[in-house]
Amino acid sequence: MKLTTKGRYAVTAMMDLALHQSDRHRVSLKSIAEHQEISIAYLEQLFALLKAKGLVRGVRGPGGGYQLTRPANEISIYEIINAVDESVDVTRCHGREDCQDGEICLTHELWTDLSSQISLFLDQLKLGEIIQSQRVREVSQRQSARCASARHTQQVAFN
Amino acid sequence: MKLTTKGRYAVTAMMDLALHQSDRHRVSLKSIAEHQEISIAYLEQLFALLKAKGLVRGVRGPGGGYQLTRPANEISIYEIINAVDESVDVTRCHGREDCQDGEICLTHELWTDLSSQISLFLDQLKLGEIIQSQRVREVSQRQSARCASARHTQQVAFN
DNA sequence: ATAATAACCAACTAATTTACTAGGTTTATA
DNA sequence: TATAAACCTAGTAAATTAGTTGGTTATTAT
Repeated sequence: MKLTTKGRYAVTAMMDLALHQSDRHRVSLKSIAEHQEISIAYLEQLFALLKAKGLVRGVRGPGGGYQLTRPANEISIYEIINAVDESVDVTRCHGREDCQDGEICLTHELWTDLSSQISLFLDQLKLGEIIQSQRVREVSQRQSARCASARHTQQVAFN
Repeated sequence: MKLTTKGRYAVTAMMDLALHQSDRHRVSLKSIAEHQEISIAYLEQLFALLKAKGLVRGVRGPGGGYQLTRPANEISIYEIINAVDESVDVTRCHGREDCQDGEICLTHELWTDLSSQISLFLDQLKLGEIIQSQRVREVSQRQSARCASARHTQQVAFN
């Protein structure tokens, strides 16, 4: 388990996706980039990883974009963070349990314990839960309004 | 909140300290380095931070070393990790709440929420609790034995 | 058909962080 | 007085982060 800004970007992008998608509507990286002020190219890297883990589905061409493969309630924060922070070998032992003179080290023992506790916690925390928060919804609406006005008149039907 | 290998090193070192200290006996960075296979110089950097946050006390000179300033039961994993991963500005907003057009961003809202939940969890998890684990104690004893034998005959009284 | 849109892909890069090294000074003990 | 240890400063190689650049492919609307 690792918890860095990279994971935060991924979770934020996934929140944006969950907030803006619908059956008909896919969400483009461009719109996420505008809302969240993350570069498209960086989002592309993150979504390649998220897609590889089966969390999102990409649709090409105009009107294309990304969609969650599962309901937001069934996607945990743990899954998202783990998809992008894939350095699973958080111990120097690289998963081996014989790192220290052929036996397990204290680091290993402690960190796997601690790690599994945090993982469990984050696994119970679902994307769907988080976007329920009233404050999150308020911020999201303001972001949409801001981007819509920046885009001026055209395509009112888009949001 | 950030969770990286640096924090793991700090927690591991603090565990080692908690396991080996006593009223009379301080623990030198040298012995932690031997047990945990972390370089002394790196430990020095970590302990400078831990000391700055008042988690440990250093005693100079022969027979010197470090001690916890509080009982292990009263030191949380959160405190340790936060002492060394001091990049508090986990959001790009640097603590400001007006990062996006003078208003709070979604990243900020989400991450502070999530962050505070993880922090709360890690704050309830105490150093004392973790070293109670039977497996941790077993590993620790083996480490002591290994280092004692490596040191050959001299100073048997030392461990 | 063709233009536009958006995913997808590869390679490079600056800045930061991590983990460590080197070479000291200072303080307390035996 | 020698030694052990904390304490301090500066440097550094490797890894990671957060991009940029410059494409290609697939799909849709005109």
